[in-house]
Amino acid sequence: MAKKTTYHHGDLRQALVDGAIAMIAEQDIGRLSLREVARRVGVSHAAPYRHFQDREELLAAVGEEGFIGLTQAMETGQAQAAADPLERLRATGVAYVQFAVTHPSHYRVMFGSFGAEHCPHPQRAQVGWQAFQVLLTSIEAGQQAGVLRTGDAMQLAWVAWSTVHGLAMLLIDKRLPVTQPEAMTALAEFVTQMLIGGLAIAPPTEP
Amino acid sequence: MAKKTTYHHGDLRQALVDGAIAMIAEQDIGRLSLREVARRVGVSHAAPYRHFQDREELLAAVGEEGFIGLTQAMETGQAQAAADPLERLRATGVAYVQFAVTHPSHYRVMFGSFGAEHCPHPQRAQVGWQAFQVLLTSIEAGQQAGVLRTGDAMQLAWVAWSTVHGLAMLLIDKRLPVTQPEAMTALAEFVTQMLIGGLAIAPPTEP
DNA sequence: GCTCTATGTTTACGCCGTCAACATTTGGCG
DNA sequence: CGCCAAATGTTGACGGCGTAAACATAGAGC
Repeated sequence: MAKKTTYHHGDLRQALVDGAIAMIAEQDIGRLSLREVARRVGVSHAAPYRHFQDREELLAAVGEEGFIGLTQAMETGQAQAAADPLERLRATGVAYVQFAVTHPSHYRVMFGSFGAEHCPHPQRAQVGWQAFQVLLTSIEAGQQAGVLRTGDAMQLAWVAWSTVHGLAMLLIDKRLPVTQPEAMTALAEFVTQMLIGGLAIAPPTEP
Repeated sequence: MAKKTTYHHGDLRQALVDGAIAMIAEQDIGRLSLREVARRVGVSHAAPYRHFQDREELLAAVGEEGFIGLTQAMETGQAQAAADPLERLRATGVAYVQFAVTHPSHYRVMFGSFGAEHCPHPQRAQVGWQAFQVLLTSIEAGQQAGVLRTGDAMQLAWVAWSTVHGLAMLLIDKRLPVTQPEAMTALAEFVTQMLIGGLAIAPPTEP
């Protein structure tokens, strides 16, 4: 129900988003252009403006789908892990980094076009929040199991997010001399392990 | 020796870099334009091409100066801390995040225009490496003092870098509901503390 | 079957990065 | 000093971009 060769397209909005995602998946695009996406979809360069207010709004939609994928990746990774809360948290973090390095351009778009909360794209803010909540829930589970330190779970989740986001960014931007996928995963395992060490319940030694 | 109103400028290259830095410091520029920098410096729009091969190369020079400032900020923060290795590491991390949130656009340029190692800007790679080495040295000091876990110091430094870089990025991009500078610093303190907890020597409890 | 509205197209504007051709200044060499 | 070549800056042009306005067409509801 979308393949008309006629004047009207059917669902141009989704086609544009899909086209943009395909383009950034194919090669590492620094700055993908609205006109190029329109060309790929086979539509005039101004057509996107019937569905998106501006370039930013298309990118926001692309980022939105990215956050959905990230959420799924984390949930899948979690589901494949053992029941141990720390083990699940580890799997979540590794899955996060793996998603980022597998879809580098998409991940950049998700975190590019800055301003998540206050900017006028509440839809993306919501799916972004859902992704964050996977992390948050993992941490709360660890707290309830008594293996993670008590305190504001949100703040602990910010620590975890900072760690995996930072590693993902450094890997994506080729800031670390690590290029092999297996080496990246191994590094993600290591970093996540250190993270969990910091979030875990403090040793009984008190100064 | 640079204030000629004549044809030749004196040191246009540095003037362009300084102008670009001033522009991104004044307001949050998403994408600063070469022509705008040239206009600000009072030179024709093609003049920069006598000093930079392309836009990327100017941005690389801007990022280079940023890394120098970041290195200084970390060293200053370190110098103001106590002699305790963990305390110095904490101060280094906090100074890192503080530099980023104080110069958000500059920090974005430093890590934008991707590809640090293989891309043809070896000069920036070097100053970037110097900044990283401040972190690395702090960690090695902690290892020698016996308060940080043994192992490849480089890998531990990658963990630290990931953490502070991730937090800096999330704060800069307004991904966290933290806007007050004091609250940002407090969060940086907290995150750095968790990081150190993970990097510190493991408790004697062994499973 | 006709009209209204949603959806695409065409055209146009200004900004951008970049290049080539030209102009000026400066430093070295007779 | 005088001249020339290299360094440095300017002008003009090209194509691509984001965006907006005017125009065209298709499909839905009467």
